[in-house]
Amino acid sequence: MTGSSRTIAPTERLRDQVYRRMREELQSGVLEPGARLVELQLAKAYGVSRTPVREVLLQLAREGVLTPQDRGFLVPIDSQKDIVDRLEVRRLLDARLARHAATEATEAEIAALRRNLERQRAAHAAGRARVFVERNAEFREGLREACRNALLRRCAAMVDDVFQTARSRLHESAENREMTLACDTRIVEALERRDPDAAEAAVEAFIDALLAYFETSGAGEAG
Amino acid sequence: MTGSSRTIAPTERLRDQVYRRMREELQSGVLEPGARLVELQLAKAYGVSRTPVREVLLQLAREGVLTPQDRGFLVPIDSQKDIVDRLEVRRLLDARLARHAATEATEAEIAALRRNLERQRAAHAAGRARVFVERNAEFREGLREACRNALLRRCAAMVDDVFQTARSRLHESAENREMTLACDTRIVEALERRDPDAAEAAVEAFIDALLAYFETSGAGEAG
DNA sequence: CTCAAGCCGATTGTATACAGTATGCCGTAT
DNA sequence: ATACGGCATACTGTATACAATCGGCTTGAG
Repeated sequence: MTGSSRTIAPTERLRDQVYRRMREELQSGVLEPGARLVELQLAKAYGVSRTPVREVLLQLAREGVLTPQDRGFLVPIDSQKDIVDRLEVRRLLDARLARHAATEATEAEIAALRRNLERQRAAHAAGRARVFVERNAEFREGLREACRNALLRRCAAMVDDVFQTARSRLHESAENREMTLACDTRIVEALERRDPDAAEAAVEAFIDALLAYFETSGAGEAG
Repeated sequence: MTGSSRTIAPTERLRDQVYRRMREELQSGVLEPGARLVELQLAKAYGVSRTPVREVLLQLAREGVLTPQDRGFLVPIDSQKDIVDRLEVRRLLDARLARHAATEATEAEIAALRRNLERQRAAHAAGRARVFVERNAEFREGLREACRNALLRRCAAMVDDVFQTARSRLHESAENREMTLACDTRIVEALERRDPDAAEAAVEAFIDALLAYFETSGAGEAG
């Protein structure tokens, strides 16, 4: 093996590029809820063949980000119930994840989370909502990686994925960014104290706050 | 729409046929843990082209049933920790699932579960381990469908999938089939009483029994 | 004998070709 | 005017062709 990560750069697979791009477009709303997705259309739009597009569509459908239609796929229109349902699962999984992280994370991982938290804070202070969302996603990913239960990680990642669009909308508001930041701070502090109960409690309190938010402000994709 | 389910039979997609077959072969051990899977090999073996095989391999990898290797995929060798980790997630998700089912299932769904339970019992009485495993899978699927939280259903299905091989081994023993049967009976009874606490407790007790079993009998795939 | 350069085979990634199937439109007949 | 039949169209599903990459092996030189 070569000392550094890679010699030059084996050109990222088109599949992965298409995946990232579609995720971005789903998140940003370029691909609107209700939109019908057709392999050839996307392929032309992205300047690739059907093959990588097809693979990505199948994957996204599998992840629950797209809904299979008789022919092709649909960008789903999330109801408020969908969002509340997802939060219920997040509450289960993320709480357990945080508990694991509190006992299993390495010092380096916790330090990285702390650094990331500061970057989140900076993005928020600068009013860069998009950047904040990006940093927040990284933070959550870092938290997952600090958990040694592979299946739990995987499930949490899946849940995170389907929640991403809602999260994006949520964080358009400075007030909500503030709330997320406070929660993430509590989590990191709990990890630093190696206190699983506190970590779990922090997550649960956060999700409860989200539930309250989404239940009151009929914040469904349709509304 | 035509009255019955389908007019004739639009020939099941090769992709789906290959998927089922691979799942069976993974479960039965034809594809052994540690085996390296190569698109062209499988395609030739199944008499199809690389395309459907490729799609199935990607899907199985996403599901965590296969492990991506530098080039190609590996049938993972489950350690005991893997199994315990999975049971931890099952305990979280299945318990919640049962709770939902207790309040949300229709009478028809509960009746179907009851019927399925009897079929499980019959298979067990007849000593048909393979059939028992099959019926048990159907039972679990029915339980999932009785839950109205789509994401929870999806996560539970994923967890179920990766646990399938272990479940297959587990149920080779009549004693373990007995245990599963007792648990499933408790669950159905809880549903019939519309008692979410009892349903949740039944699941948790079952998983705890499984944990005890797998922890004592170093029942890892390797061992 | 050892080490390096280069070739070869294996295998994936991507593009494209081909077939089958559903769908909607149009023309015609009643 | 409406209903029926057939054709054109728009897709997906599958197969195959082609490119790129990686690893191992061979061969040649020091």
